[in-house]
Amino acid sequence: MADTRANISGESLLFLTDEQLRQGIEAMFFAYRGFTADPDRILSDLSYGRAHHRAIHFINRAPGTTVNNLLNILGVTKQSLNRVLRTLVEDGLVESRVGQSDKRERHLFLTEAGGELERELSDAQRARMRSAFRDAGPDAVAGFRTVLEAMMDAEMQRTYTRLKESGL
Amino acid sequence: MADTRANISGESLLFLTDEQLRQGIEAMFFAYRGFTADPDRILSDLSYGRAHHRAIHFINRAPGTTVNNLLNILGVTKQSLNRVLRTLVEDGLVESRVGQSDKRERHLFLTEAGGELERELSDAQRARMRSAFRDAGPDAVAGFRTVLEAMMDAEMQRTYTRLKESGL
DNA sequence: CTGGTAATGTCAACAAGGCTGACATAAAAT
DNA sequence: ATTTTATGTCAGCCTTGTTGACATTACCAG
Repeated sequence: MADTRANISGESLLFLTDEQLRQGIEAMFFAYRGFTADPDRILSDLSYGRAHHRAIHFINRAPGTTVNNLLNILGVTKQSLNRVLRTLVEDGLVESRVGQSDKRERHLFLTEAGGELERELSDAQRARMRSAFRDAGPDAVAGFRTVLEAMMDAEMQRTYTRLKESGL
Repeated sequence: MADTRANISGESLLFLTDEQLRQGIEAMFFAYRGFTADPDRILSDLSYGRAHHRAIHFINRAPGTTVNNLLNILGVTKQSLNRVLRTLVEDGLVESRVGQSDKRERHLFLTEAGGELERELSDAQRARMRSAFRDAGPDAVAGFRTVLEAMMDAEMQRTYTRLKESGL
């Protein structure tokens, strides 16, 4: 009853048993901890948190992005983002420039110092990802990405793809 | 310089370029949101949060687990876990039984009502995982799991494996 | 030009869920 | 008999999310 295995047809659908799904769920849980552990360590020395990391990451990723755009990517309220953004601007890690065409918009950029912190954080995170990718091999990496994309909400998938393709 | 591609030798190591690693990082970020979205929706109606979900999940997973064991799995402080556990016991979702051999220990079990909530939550989460697995196919799923395991801290990897093997 | 809408910022209050530190109790282990 | 272990609890702090209200500036349409 709890075992709604989809293996009725006798095909190789063992990977859809509840047990396999549960293992996938737990793998996500434990892996996400590893995924964030290294940047978290760096950030805790700076009285910054994961929210600052996310902002820095995506500003670096899409320099000149507007606040609204960042809001959509991060999926938080403007009040929440603004709190983080304010400290980053005050601390001289992020610069907020008034838009040329639309002067209501603010375009966000990392300063020199912001870029440095970004590098420190992403170096740490990439190192772990690189090690995992290397251990797993190219085919596993392709599968990893395929499953993750399928797990996103449709809207996030579009956002992800847009970001991905802008980076070529 | 930012591009430390490991492709020098001309092998098929394109998957280790900084760009590929960054895509993996962003995929983890967006996918984790999807991963937690469905249970989060259910929980928000009940004035419970993700922390309650995690506790319920692992108590269901390893019925009779001790508080200390759960503490190790979840990686939080006992104060943090206790706050969550107390409400779950008060609300009659979790039962805490004094250990037989060691009476200092408390063994944790889901009550009938706790089991029901667990099913509701994990049904939602499994549905998404199942859909992602089905879309991606068995090979991708194998790769997904391989990469996630490689991304865990060594200790979490042991915990994950122990849980995984106890479920057969 | 004027009224409506959009982009942003800000204040206040609240909640979840992390954390530390200190202390208490009961039971086990030495 | 003393120490250690397992658990619970109190108090306080932090980050980061939320809602709601309100202000400013700029764009846009009639």
